[in-house]
Order: sequence, then structure tokens, then C-alpha cells
Amino acid sequence: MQSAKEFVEQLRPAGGRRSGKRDVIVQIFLRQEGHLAADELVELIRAEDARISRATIYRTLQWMVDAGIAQKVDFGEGRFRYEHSYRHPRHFHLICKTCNQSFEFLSSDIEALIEEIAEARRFSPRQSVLQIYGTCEDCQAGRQPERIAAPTDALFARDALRIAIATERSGLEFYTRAAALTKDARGKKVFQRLAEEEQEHLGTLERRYRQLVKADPELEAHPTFLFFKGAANGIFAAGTEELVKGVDDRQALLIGIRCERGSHKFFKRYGERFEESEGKQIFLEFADEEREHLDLLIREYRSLVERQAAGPKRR
Amino acid sequence: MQSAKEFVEQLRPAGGRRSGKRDVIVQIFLRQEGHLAADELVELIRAEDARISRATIYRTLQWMVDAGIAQKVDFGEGRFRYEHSYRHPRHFHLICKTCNQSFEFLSSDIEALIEEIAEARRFSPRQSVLQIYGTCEDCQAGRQPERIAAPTDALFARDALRIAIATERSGLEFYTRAAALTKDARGKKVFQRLAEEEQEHLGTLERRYRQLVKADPELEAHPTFLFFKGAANGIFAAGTEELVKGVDDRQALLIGIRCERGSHKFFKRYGERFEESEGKQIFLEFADEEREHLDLLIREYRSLVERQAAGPKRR
DNA sequence: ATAGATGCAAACCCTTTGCACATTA
DNA sequence: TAATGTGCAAAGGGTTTGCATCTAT
Repeated sequence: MQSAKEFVEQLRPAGGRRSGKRDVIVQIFLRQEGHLAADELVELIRAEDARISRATIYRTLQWMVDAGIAQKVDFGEGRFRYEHSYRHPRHFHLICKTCNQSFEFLSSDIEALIEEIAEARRFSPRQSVLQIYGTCEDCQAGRQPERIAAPTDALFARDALRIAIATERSGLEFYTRAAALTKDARGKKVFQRLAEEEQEHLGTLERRYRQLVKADPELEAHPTFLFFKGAANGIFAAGTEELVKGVDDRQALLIGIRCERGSHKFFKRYGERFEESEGKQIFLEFADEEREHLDLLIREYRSLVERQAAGPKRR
Repeated sequence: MQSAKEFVEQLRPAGGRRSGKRDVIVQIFLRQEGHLAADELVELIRAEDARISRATIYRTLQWMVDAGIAQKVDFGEGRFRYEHSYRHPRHFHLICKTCNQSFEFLSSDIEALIEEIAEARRFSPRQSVLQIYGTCEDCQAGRQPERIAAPTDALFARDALRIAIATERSGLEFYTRAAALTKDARGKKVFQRLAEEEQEHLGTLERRYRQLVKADPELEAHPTFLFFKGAANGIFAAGTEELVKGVDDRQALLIGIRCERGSHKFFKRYGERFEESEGKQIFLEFADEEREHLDLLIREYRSLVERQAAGPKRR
């Protein structure tokens, strides 16, 4: 796993000089979690150590943004806040206007929609900001809001596993149906084999999930961090729908190919977004698996087409 | 249709006094489209007329926000912008960092997801901000970006009709399938009748759409303003999927009820959000229609249950 | 030696405010 | 006349900058 130091080292821009003060600022900044206003960082640094001027801190923040170490965010407070990018994927925010706390979440569905919309408008998106302003659970109840810890690796792994499991289930259903509906003996066998594989993987994933929860029984009580619906399992669900409306063997294989391709792409892309972590691992492993299925289906489709082309002559 | 003057009149807070200068500011502000920074408004007012002080303009902007006439938005520029709420539903933004233009869009899908996420986190949302930063089509091509006009009523009507048509199509498919699958004679007839109605409405909507496009042939060239996918037609699509996997008559009716309820709710809620306009009209008419179907299905379901309760005795 | 980093204070931008004066109900 | 709106200038918060001074390479 990459350390914070390596992370900074790697991003340090060429031509820049090493400076003790800047290092201090960066290190203190990276130690924090959440969204720091410049002034809060000034306080932290005053407390910690040196006589570092406000200007240097502002300049270092700008430097970190340029280097990709930090991100400047605007919660509409009339000042900017900064969050670091180290082990911290792009995300969205729920912002409580009462206690001023902010809560992060991911949503592959919303990301997919944003991409579609940008595409439709021929807009090339660089960065998206989604902030939901309102009142958090604690403030609604009039309770003293407790500081929520930032989402951990384990939490991310939990949600990654949930997505993978849901997708696997949906894939299993797809292949089971496909096997039942396919007439071609060889095609049927392929679908059966894939269904069996999905079943097996499903078992593996569920075991892994239970293990994770066992290691931290509190884990399941945490609210969802990574939201998903359509983007992952919707791919197979749509395929199943088409299947069930009636298709021939060739179409069934094509639908399977489309599903696996979509699924592979989703898991690969999503996995690549994250820093080293169990969740990333899960996504990438899953992507590989889908890739194998995809290859198998493509081979099978080619074979079927060949046999069909040869077939009529014999008839 | 409500005029801008009535709009302000209606929202003018009690206890406030009429003031010529404030009126001037409000009128000039409402004449603009897009997102004005306070300073830009000051310029506009300087040019137009009076010797009105900066402070008054700031105070009036605050007054408009409190009254619900304007909305303060933050594009992360370090200053606020204001957009008026008159004939201007809640929307999201694509913001070009090159030409600094911003483009609006609606997405019922994203709104639905936001609500789900807030719900899951027990967060009570008041306002959501979604900004996609990047580069617009013109700037990507190195062209001089042309000022895009704000979406018109006709554009909104076009997209409302597209959603209604897509939903209608999906409903038609659902009822056609349901009619084919239903064994109970009376139930079959109900589904057939609904399918016929959907067919007829579909014709009406398509005629209306053609009319709209005929009135303004440019209309179809405009990019999508109201994005939708799941929220509207996905409701029936999911129903069809269930149907096709095999259900009995009673379940079929229940699925129909669920679909119509979802669809009714969606169109009603979405329609209610807008100022008087053809698009609003379309949504509300559609909601009414779905309501009728819903009632019919519920009556039919009750009847079926009764007959089934009576049936076994006769057997 | 020289480009780059730092400190200090002043400048900056956008916005709000105190206070005297003008207006409206 | 009492409450509200306006103008002016000053203050305010957050951020950036000019310039002299250091400090790494």
C-alpha cells in the first residue's frame, strides 16, 4: 500500500524545491480528515509547531491543489475548504446546515447519469460537484450531533462486496434463464457452465462478506457509503428482460456479451478510481472474472455463427 | 398565465413597504436570464437608470432571496450569483470553465436518486446543487462560444411530451403482454381496454408532439433539457419484466397497480414543480390519466379477489 | 548564482453594517 | 410618527500580492 509520503513524492511537481515548512504544512494537512477551511489549517499549524505565516499556508494550499494533492471545495459558506486526495476517491456530499457537518457518499448511478448527460450535451466534464443541503439525522431529532468518522477501507470493501454480490446474483439469474432457453446444445452448455461459475463466485463473495463483518461486527450498522442500483446489476437485469421476451440462441449470446462487457467495464473503471484498498481489489478481481466470461461468450458466439453458416448447406 | 409582476406581488412579504428603487431593481433582475453576480446587476442598473447604491442592490438581492423571488447560487467562484425563480424550476448546471457560460438541465433520474440517498442516510434534504464543470462543445472545438438562450416553454413541453410518450409506450407494452398472459376473462378484458386506451393516448401525444415541432421546426435541434430514463418509463419496464417471468392474474393486476401508482406519483409531483406552462399541463393531464387507470385496476383487483373467494366453494 | 520559498503588510474582492437621512403607510 | 428603505463610507472576512529577505540546488 502506498504511504502518504510516497503519495506526495509522486505528485511533487518538477522544478519545485524542497522546503521544510511546506513539508510540515502538507503533512499536517494530510493527517486531517474531512474538509478544512484555510483558517482551520492555520490554527492547526500554529498549535503544532512553527511560526509559519498565513500567506505561506495559502500558497501551499494552492500548490497542493495544483499538484493534485488537495481539492478545493465550496460549500457555499463564503470561503473555501480543502480536502486531500490521498486515499480519497471523488465523492459527493450531504451537508447539514444546522451542525455544518458534511457526510460523504459515492453513487455510481449518479456518476453514470452525469456522464450520459454531459455526452448528450457534448460537454466534456472534468469534475462534478453534488451537494445535498438539509438537516442530518441527529439535528432533526434535536440530539447533539456526534462527529461521524470518515468512511474507512472496511466500509468501502463492504459496499464493494455488496455491489459485486448483487451483480453476481443478477448474472446468475441471467445465465440460468439463458441456459433454459437456449436450444443449441453447445450454447446451452456454455450458459450452464457460466451459471455454475457465477454460483461459485457468489459463494466466495458471500463468504468474504461474512468474514469482513465478523472482523468488525459494527460494520453492518454503518449507513451505505457507496450507492448503486442500475449501473452494476441493472446491466444483467435488462439482459434478463430481453431474454425472457423471447430471443434465439444467437441473440442470447449477444445479450450475454453486452452484459458482460458492460459489467466488466463498470467494475474496471470503478476499481481503478480508488487508492490501494480491499474494495479496489474486489472490484478489479471482479472485472477480471467478467473479462473471462466475456471472452468465453465471444468465442462461443463465433463458433455458433460458423456452425450456422455451415449448417444450411447440409440441410 | 402568471405575469412577472403578479409573481412578485404574490410573494411580496407582509409588512414590507413599496419602494420605487426596489421595484426598479427587481424588474431589471427579472428581465435577465441566467445567473447574475451582484456586481453584474449593479452594472446593469447603473446603465439603465438610477443612481442606486451598491448597498441597496445587495439588500434587495437578499430581500428577493427571502421572498423566494431569487435564489442564491454558488459556482465556486468565490462570489455568489443569483437566478430568479420566476418560471424557472429547480435545475442543475453544466459550467464551462473556458467561456464561463452555464447551461441548465433537469434530470428526474438524478432527483430520484438524490432522494433515495438522503432517505437511506435519514437526511432531510432541502436543496440540492449539482454542477458539472468542464468544457462546452464550442470551446472544445475552439469556436467562439455562442450565447445559448435559456430553455423556453416550448423546449420544456417538447421534453415533457417525450417523457409522456416513452411512458405511454412502455405502458402499452405492459398491458398488451398482461392481456395476453391473463387467464381470467374479465381481467383479460380490463387489460385489453387499458392497452387500447394507451394506444389512443399515444396517438394523441404523438400528434401533439408533431404539432409542437411544426410550430417551431428548430425545436428538435435543441439539446435535451429534461433528462429522464428510469424514473418515468422504468416503472412499467420493471413491471413488464416481472410479468414476463411468469405470474398469475392476481399478481398481474397488483403489478399494474404498482406501475400506475408510481407513474401517477411521478407525473403529478413533477408537474407540480413548474410554473404555468404547456409542459406542466402535459404532466398533470398525464397524471390524471394514470390515476383513472389506477382506480380501474384497483376495482378490478377487488372484484377478482371476491370472485376467487367465492369460487372455491363452487368447485 | 539563481530560481524558488517565506514573511510581512498592504491590497483586493465581495459583502455587510452603522448611521444619518429620506420615504412610505 | 413610526417603521421601513436608502446612501455613504467604513468595516469585515477571506484571500491574494508586492517586495525585501531567505534558502535550496
